[in-house]
Amino acid sequence: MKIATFNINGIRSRLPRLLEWLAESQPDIVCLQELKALDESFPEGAIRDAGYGPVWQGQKAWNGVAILARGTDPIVSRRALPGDDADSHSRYIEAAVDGRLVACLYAPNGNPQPGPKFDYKNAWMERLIAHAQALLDSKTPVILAGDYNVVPTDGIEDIYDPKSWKKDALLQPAPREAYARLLKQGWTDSIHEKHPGKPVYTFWDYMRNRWPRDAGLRIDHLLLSPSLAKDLVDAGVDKDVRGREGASDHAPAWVVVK
DNA sequence: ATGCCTGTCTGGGACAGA
Repeated sequence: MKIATFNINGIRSRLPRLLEWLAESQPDIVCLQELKALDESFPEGAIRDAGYGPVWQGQKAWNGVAILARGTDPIVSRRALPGDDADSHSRYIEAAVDGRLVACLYAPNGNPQPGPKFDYKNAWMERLIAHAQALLDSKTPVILAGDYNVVPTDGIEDIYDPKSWKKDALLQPAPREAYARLLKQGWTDSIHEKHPGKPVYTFWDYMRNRWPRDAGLRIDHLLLSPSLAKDLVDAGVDKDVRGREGASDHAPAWVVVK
């Protein structure tokens, strides 16, 4: 069972790249972020033709998340992260697939910091932590996958060089502490688990020649609940996808469980 | 301190991303 997460940065403009990667990588479950499309603009037909049952939560111009399951339709359990009914961003969708619960998340970027966007990022992480604990308490096998917009540490496994990112929201103590606290609940960061100390970046900025220089960040994470983590087989990043014509600024990250 | 690059909503330039 291969489960992937991919911030596609616009599903309409990225559709050919997405379909190409689905055919090559053959993931069983896919979490997508940054659809940048209204619900009615989601390319359901093309996704179904590729063999996947989709569920999605769209939004005009920004955000938007989806879960795809090969050969089956995910059963949606949530379309928003609990804890703030006034939050209108489409950043969370959760569904049951073959006895597992799949949570697809797109955490706020939080720049510029300090400021209201950074406050929103931190509050969103607290809501995620609260809901993640409830998911653990349910004893269901759960995967929390998506774009966390957090570089966990300054280590080479998480960032090429923190120097020019020191003031960025993705590296600040508060979101890092929140991510660490999330892990401490009992989640396994599967990419980190399988590649300790090795660069396993998932994002390379379009600007400043960062892809050719391999100046990447690790911000897309796949967290496994204890009952899934014991079945962890492998994890990785389809890095070559980032180097293609018309690529997203993120590469797909994936995990294989028994 | 800002732009760099890209997608979206628009139909030219602003906003958001990270």
